[in-house]
Amino acid sequence: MSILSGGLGPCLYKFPEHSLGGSSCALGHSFPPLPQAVLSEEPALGDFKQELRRKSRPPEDPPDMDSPQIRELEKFANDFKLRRIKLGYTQTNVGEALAAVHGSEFSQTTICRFENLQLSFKNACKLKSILAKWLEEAEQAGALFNERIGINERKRKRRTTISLGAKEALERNFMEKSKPSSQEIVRMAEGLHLEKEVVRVWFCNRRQREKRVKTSLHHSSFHSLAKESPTCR
Amino acid sequence: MSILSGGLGPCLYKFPEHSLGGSSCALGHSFPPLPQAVLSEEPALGDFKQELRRKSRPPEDPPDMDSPQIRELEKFANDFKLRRIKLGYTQTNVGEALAAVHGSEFSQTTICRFENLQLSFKNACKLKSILAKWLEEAEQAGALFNERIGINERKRKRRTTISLGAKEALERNFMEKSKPSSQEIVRMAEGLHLEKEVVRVWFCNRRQREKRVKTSLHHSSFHSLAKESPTCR
DNA sequence: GCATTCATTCATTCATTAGAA
DNA sequence: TCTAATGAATGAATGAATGCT
Repeated sequence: MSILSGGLGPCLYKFPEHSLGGSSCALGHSFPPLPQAVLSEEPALGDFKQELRRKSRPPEDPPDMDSPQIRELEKFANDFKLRRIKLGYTQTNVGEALAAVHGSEFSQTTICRFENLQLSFKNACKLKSILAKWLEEAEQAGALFNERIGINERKRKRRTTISLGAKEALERNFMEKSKPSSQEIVRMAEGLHLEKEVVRVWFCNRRQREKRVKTSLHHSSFHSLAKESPTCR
Repeated sequence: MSILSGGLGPCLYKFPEHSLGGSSCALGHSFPPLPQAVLSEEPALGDFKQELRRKSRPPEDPPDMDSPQIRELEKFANDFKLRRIKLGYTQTNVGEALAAVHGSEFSQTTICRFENLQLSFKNACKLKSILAKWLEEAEQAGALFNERIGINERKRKRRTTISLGAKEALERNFMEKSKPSSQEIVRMAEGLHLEKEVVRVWFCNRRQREKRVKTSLHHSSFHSLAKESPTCR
């Protein structure tokens, strides 16, 4: 273990003193979190509101790729994952626990997306502030505390499985025209023996993905920031 | 089970037997140094799909079966096993030691799967780069070094043992419909006196296996699962 | 000690809902 | 009706427990 591991330092990875927090990121403010004061001010993020404000509703672009804000986000996401694991939380656990600091739960899916930064910039910022708050509290509490809440039943349409062949066809169509008209959708649906709705939704999702990919911060495969402690897991 | 043997070839994958038993020649460090190509990491895994997108090939396909890439993988896997053994590592050892180069450990299971290439192409590539790195360092270090950690207890459900009869029934159902609806699952579960969840998971795993077999780097054999009354039990 | 099966966690795809236009 | 935010369902990656040889 002497090879690489940072050894069993006294502290595996210490928490960046005040690096978290961050005011509730930018726009939105859709959720007035509990005590706003809990978080410390993050200087690095200081002027990024202004940044955003400058383009007061950029129909598409997030702040420049590779801007410090993005870097900050990436760093936080990585850090978050490590610390989450160290605390013994799964993505699901986190999502559930979030109710305490935020008011309502989130799904494993969302936590996963955040960790991998598969979100819009704006969305990521919002989640960051929520997660930062949770992380702080969780680390203070020290241990995993479970909480189970209600259920929720609804009749959801059974998920359609789109065949590989159909996917290819859709993909080809998408390449040619990412936003087909209603009629075109119907035609495709018929040709592929799929419901029209399924096709429509597929295109919606496909567009979303496209956008995400284009503006996505790369998902680097492996963290190289701090040597992860082998202790985890 | 007779999966491998099946009365077929003596060995599924051909190992240069000599090196295993014949310690004599093994001592000579006769293994070629790791080709540099092997060590180099492949491009970010995440972008793999995008790469494929433009191709006319089905988006999911691993590169052509028998492509040089696959060959390369097979070669590495074989080579890896030999060298691992020579170093005196068990699969378990390797998995544990991996923490040093990768950040977290892997299970014996995973190492086993890699050596036998029972993985998706993508997954295999990822592991390959990790293992290559480890191998290099391990061979430099020269000896086995242990590290034990590990904690983290989770309440895991007790593993269910599915009876042979039930397995056969499930298999038959699978042949007919690999993706049963929730209701059908419930029915089967009742009929077989199994938890619904167990049946659901069985199908998940079965589908995974199916896929693996189909895209497996080892197409050489197909087990006679469908065959009734295997010799066991 | 290695291989396979049941089980869990993480990632991606189809689906839904609220809000904008 | 589209986009954006999210989630359930499903697939992929992994592991613990068990089975073999």
